[in-house]
Amino acid sequence: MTDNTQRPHDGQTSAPDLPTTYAPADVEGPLYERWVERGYFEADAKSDKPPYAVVIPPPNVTGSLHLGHAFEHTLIDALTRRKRMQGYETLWQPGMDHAGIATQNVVERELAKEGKSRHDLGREAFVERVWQWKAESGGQISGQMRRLGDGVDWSRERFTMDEGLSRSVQTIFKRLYDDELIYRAERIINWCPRCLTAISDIEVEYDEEDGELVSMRYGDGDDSIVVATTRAETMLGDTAVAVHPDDERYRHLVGRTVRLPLTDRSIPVVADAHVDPQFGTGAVKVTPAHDPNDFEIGRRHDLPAITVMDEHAVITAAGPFQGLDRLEARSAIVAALRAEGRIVAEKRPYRHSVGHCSRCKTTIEPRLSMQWWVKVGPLAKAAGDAVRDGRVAIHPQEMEKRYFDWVDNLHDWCISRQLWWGHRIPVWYGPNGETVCVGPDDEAPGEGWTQDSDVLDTWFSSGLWPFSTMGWPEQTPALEKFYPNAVLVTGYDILFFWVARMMMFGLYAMDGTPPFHTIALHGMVRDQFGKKMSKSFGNAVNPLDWMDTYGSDAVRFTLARGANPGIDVPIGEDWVQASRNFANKIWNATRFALMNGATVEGELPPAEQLSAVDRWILSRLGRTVAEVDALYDDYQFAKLSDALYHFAWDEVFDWYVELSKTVFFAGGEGARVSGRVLGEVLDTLLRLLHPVVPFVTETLWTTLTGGESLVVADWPADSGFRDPAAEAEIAEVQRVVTEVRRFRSDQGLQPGQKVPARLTLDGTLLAPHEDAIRQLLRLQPAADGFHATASLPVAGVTVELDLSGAIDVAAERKRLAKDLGLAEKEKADAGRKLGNEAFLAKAPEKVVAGIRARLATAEADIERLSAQLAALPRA
RNA sequence: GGGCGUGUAGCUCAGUGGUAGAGCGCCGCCCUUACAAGGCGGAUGUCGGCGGUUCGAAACCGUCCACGCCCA
Repeated sequence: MTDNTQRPHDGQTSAPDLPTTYAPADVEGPLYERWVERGYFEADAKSDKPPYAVVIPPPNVTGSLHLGHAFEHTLIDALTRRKRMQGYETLWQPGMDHAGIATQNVVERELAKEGKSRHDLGREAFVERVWQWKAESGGQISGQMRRLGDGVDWSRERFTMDEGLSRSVQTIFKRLYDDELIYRAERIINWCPRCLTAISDIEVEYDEEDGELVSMRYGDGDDSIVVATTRAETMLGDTAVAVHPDDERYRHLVGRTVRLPLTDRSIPVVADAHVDPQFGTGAVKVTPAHDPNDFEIGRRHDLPAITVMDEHAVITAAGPFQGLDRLEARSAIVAALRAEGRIVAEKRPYRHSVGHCSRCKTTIEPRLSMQWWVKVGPLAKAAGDAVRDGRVAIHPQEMEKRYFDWVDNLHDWCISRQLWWGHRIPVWYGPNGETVCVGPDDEAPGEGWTQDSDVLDTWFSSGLWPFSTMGWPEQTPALEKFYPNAVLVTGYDILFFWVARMMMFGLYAMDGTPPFHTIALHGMVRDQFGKKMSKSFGNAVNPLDWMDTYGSDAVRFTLARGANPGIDVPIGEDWVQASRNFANKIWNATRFALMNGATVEGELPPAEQLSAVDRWILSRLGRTVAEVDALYDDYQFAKLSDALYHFAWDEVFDWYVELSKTVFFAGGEGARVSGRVLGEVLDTLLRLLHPVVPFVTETLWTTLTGGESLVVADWPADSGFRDPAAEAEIAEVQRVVTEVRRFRSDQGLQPGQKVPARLTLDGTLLAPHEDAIRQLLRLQPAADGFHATASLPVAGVTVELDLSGAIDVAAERKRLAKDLGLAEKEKADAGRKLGNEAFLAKAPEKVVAGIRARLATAEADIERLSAQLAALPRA
């Protein structure tokens, strides 16, 4: 691809084999294939290199890639790609969890279309069917991760239901059981009447809902008492009324019984200190089988627990309400009580918090039930201590508080699920009431024994992920090499889900060694207005659509650039487009470089052979490498992305390339040297950018350097080269150029219009840059007949321009007046400070000197601007 | 109800005591031979309110207001 309009010049070596715009769709797929084929992402447990291991927070086998994944994966990929380039043996472990409830739901819905239920198939056939579904439709996310460019070791891909991981699950279950950290007990659990299983506390989402608060009278005459409830239907299971022991209003009733309406039962009035006398009437109905607080009251007072609903939340209590759904029963019971004149007050709507199943949004029904539990006390204590004593760092540190609040107040964890898809609880019951927990190498008991029918919570296996994927409980080379992992990157919303579980299990299983050294928490992806993305709100975005349109790099860069630690990330299509533009800018800058002899061949010439422009950009490059390194080590993705964006665009492309054009176009030794410098700068810049935008950088870098791949290239080291003098010199050049550009713009000159000018730069820092300054400003030499119609004193020099005619005096006066105003304000501000004795006495010398310099500059500006104004012809 | 957090340009966000910043958007000029997915120039803020500490506060303290999140 050549550009025929390109004017040949001495410095040009060859036209690059690159089109004028970057087309991500053409390169991304093949590049990724090549990386995988060459095995770049495979981790060698026998390597001598230091390890750097990261587990993917396992996505759900039913899921597909959403922006949250894209965000998280971009960060992990950036971290691991940099570490790989730094020479670490890098393992990014991929895989998925089996998502018990979600997957079972998916397959049950499929069956329903065929008019069948799982019970029609039976347990074994159903599980077989789920495996079949997984083989055909599960794990879409794996393919989508390839699109994103994730550098994971596919040869190690794992699934929580795999044989090896199942062995890990059974092993740890047995250990915990033998250590009496797993037990079976009948308690109130969160029951989903739609999924027909228990779920854990954190799988319940609480939302404000409009309900009703009904006050109803129990008992008759003097022995009556009014209770308020949002759940009238549970009254069929009431076994007491509770009041506060100090409540004078009800003291006479404590120890007596009241008749429970609609039933033939009488129930006691008990005194319990947990009752809030301020709430409602100060008397509460007690339903131990259908409310967790009531269950506790029931235990304290030895009350019976009467279950009045079945697993579908349908009333089972004999009588007129039997067979009604809980909501139907609620209105029917209120109506019946009203007919008896027992309704004292009704508040409707009554706004209150209601728990829902996080999977299907069905209202949770607290239910008394026999379940398996993990006694979390000692495990959670260890998990908290590991962070408290610094063995595990949480980043950003402010999030530690959330973590402690949670692990230090953890309730026992309900781990049994009434599902078929999952790890079956390895406990068998004998014909004579015996119970045996079977380890992975034990024989299952024979005739007459039955296995517990429940399966384990999916997170019971996800919690093992950081080491089960490495082969635990076997002492494998992988475990030896890569455990503990370096970092877990995940959202702060997940901290309580399996992060804490990974910590508990890791510390327990691996003799006190935590599963990772650092927990790096990121925020949630939001839309461009900072609103939560949701399908129902209609603002959810499919990242694959954006990747199709703008390229994966654009999506990745946008996400990385928004990634402030622990802070939510807004993303909008405009921003993705801007990132695509950035990728294209890098593309074209490299294209220019290739057309002008940029090279990485040979040694970089020593500083004394370099121009100030070359020394300036190399100095800035060194600073940028150091800055980016420090930011990476601090998980500051937004800041490092921004630093690279600005260095690349504002410094390399807008100034270095532009200032060097006269050198390149002149050819010769100067062009050769600058070509080598530009090659060096781009080589380093592309390496620095690669972890965040792997595709475009790989394409350009291999073209520029002829190297094999950036994936396995060395991460740049800070050269240590700094040249403050060159930096100051180029800053002066930038001042002059910017000032004259502004003048030109104010005067309405077209950007391309050539203007004769006289530059008086002798003896100043600017003298060596005259050619470049003239090139950037389109200034022609002052020929015979030159007549300066405008004279601009700037940066200690004077630029005289011949605009061949009257200048726009009004525009110029306006600008000068504005600048004069600013300078006068500056002088006043600085003067005020310097006139303040307290300031002079107490402020650091450095600050005072700074203010003095500002005052001097302001005064010089005022003098110059006043003179210019005075010299202007009268309008 | 308890806890945590946030309020900075039109939008989304940086900025932890010393001249208020970025991206996007906006206005003007320009297809200047790498790039119009571009170039150049420009406008825009009582840093939520009030009070305090300090020579100096967007930042630290108090208080009020608004919003968000987590837990109960």
